[in-house]
Formats: sequence, structure tokens, C-alpha cells
Amino acid sequence: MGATRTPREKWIEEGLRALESGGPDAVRVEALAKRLGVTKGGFYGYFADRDALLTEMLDTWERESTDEVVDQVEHEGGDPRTKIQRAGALTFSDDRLLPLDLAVRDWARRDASVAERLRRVDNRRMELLREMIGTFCSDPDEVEARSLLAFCAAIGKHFLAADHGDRTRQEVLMHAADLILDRPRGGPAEG
Amino acid sequence: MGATRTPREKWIEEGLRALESGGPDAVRVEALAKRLGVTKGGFYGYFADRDALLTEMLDTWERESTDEVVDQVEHEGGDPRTKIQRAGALTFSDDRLLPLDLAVRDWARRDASVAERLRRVDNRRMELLREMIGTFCSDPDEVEARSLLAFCAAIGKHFLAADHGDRTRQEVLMHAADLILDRPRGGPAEG
DNA sequence: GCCCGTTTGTACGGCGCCGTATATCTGACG
DNA sequence: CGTCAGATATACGGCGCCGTACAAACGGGC
Repeated sequence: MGATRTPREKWIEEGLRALESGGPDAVRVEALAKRLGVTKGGFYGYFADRDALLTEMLDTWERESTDEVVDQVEHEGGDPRTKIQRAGALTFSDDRLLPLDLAVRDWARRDASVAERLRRVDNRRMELLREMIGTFCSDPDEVEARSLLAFCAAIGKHFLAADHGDRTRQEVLMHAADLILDRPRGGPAEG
Repeated sequence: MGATRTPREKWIEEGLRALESGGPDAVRVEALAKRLGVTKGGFYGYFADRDALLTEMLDTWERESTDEVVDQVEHEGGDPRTKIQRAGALTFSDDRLLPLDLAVRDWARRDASVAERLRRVDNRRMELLREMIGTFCSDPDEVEARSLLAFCAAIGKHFLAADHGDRTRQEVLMHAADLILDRPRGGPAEG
């Protein structure tokens, strides 16, 4: 049988890249093919249509955003606090997951099925935050409020365009983390 | 002269509606025309091209999001704290400005000129937050951190899909506001 | 070297959209 | 009631994309 130059995963990868940089509307079969140095000829052998690709892209994203993060964290070990911080760093690091996360987050505002997936993912992340914050805060209502603030800050900082005078965004965020994590000034930075 | 059935503003309004519900890619001349019960015939009398419409839409948004909010607040009077709270309520109320805000915010991630506009708008809003929070907090670093958190929460809550067990999002947010505004439990809700 | 299934390229019809050119309509005004 | 300017409709060519049909290239097994 002929060698597979452009397998399923390649299309999904390229699709996710397009999603990152241009939203779901930028995921176009012919455009992806061009970027892959191929024509769309092979595409319809793997996917019924464009929607099927979008669905598989979301499957991939959901898996990478939850299971793989959890697996990797569990595999590396460490005390609970370290694990949770590593999970946060993985999820909200600037490399691959974050831009995808922001794109999916916006997409979810316009598509109920995407919103449902995001809900599952966000719930798992909130669970991690509750765990971490629960280690130093006993009031459950306050744990929930602090977790929400931490999550909002982790997401919101990328949707926010304001300046901070002499300070850098990073400095202000560290200070905000001090408030959320209820620790004196200048603690270690969060993810 | 013939009566103007579909003046400039109608196109901009409809364009903003499309932006809200489908992002910038959903702003299509012929689609807008159909929703207005017209053909695109008249459109190119008002606008050079589709980009010109997008620019004017952003002009309108920027004006409504800043000047008009400020004017309206100043006009109604009240003590400073009330004014600032009203500004927040206007900006982050759920009717018209908010969905538009979220759409522009996402758009800004992919278009530098939109990002520049958003920066101007966000800076004005941050200024209001600093003022409000400065009324009860004297440390400037802390004012900045709390303002950022408040802003992130106001934006982030709409991009967040997590549940909160028995609590409602609103309850958790009120609790979070207590933390940000450094007040004992159960203070009045923020916008 | 030759089948044969798989993968890829090419060609096609259709659609929705952009922007232009030109025809038609409409209301104000004389 | 006609005229005229501006607003709108219609028609057009072009483009990029979708999904299908079919033809060409490729590589393993014989």
C-alpha cells in the first residue's frame, strides 16, 4: 500500500494551529492542505467533512488539556502542592496549550457543544485550584471564591489590554497572587 | 432626493450585531444586507469596502465604551463611589456593551489595530477601578493588584465554564468581590 | 517487473461572498 | 405633472472554498 504522507494527525495538528491563530472560521480544508504542502485530495479519505475535523480537533484538545496534564503530573511525583503548581504551569504555560485554550474559550461562546467540552475541562482545573487553595484556607466559601479569582486571573490576563504605569504586568500579577493565595508580599510566582 | 431607507448607522448597528454573535468573520456585506431587508446596493455608497465598515464599527464601539459611559455617569451625579459603581455597571452590564466587549476582546488577539483600541478603552476602565479601590486602600501596589483582579474577574467570568457545586456563580462572585474590595462578607454586589 | 490497494493530484459544479457597473425606483422640487 | 439627484436593485466577473468524481502516482507483495 502507498505510504501515508499526510496522516490524520497531521490534519488535526494543522487544524489546531489554524484555530489558534484565526478561530474556527480559519480552519479551511484547502488552506490546511496548502500549508501541509498537499492538496485536499487525501483529506476526505480521513474525514467525512470539515465538521468531522473540527470535532476531532476538539477531542484532541480535550484529551491533551486534561488526561495528559494529569498523567504527566502524576508521573513526575512530588508533594501535592508541587503537583498542583506543575499542573497549573502546564495548563497555563505560554507554549501550546494556552493559545489553543483561549481560542476554544472564545469559540465556546458561540457553540453549545464546544461550551460543554470547555465546561468539563474547566471543572477539572477548578478542582485542582480548590485542592491547592484548600491547603491553607478552611472556609469552603472562601476557597471557592479564591479559586474563581485565580482562574479568572489566569484567563483574564490574556484578554486584558490595560497598562500598569511603571509596573510590569508580571509584577502586578505576582502581587495579585499574594492576595489570592493569602500570603505576605513577594511569595513565589504562580503559573 | 430619495429618502434614505438604510443610512450609515443601520449598517454599523447590524455589523456590530454580527460581530457580537459570530466574530469579525461574520461581518459580511451581503449577509448584513439580507438581515436589513435590503441588497448591498447602497452599502458601497457609504463605505469604501468591508474594511471601512469594520473600522467604523470599532470607532462606534470605542466611543460608546468610553465617552458615552463617562458622559452618562457625570450627568447623573452622585458621590464618587456611586459614580464609579455606575460606570462599572454600565460597562459590564449584560445588555449591549458586554457581548460586544467580549467579541472585540477576542478580535484584539489577532489584530494589532484592534488591540490598540482595546488598550485605550481598558486603560480608562482601569483608571476607574484604581479610583474606586484607592478610596479604601492606600498601598499603590495593592491598589493596582486589586484593580487587576477586579478587571480579570469582570471579564473572566464570561469566559469561564466551570460549575461551583451547590453555589451559583453569582454567589461565588459576590464572595470574590468581598475579597477584592477588602470588606467583610456580604457587602453590596459589584457590576 | 507486475498487480493492486492506498494515497494523492486534478477537475468539476456549486455556493457565498466581494466590489463594480449600470439600470430602476422614489421622493423633493419646480 | 415632469425632472432630476440620490438611494436601491440587478447583473456581472472574480475568488476561495466545499465536497465529489475520477485519474495518476506510489510502494508492498508476489
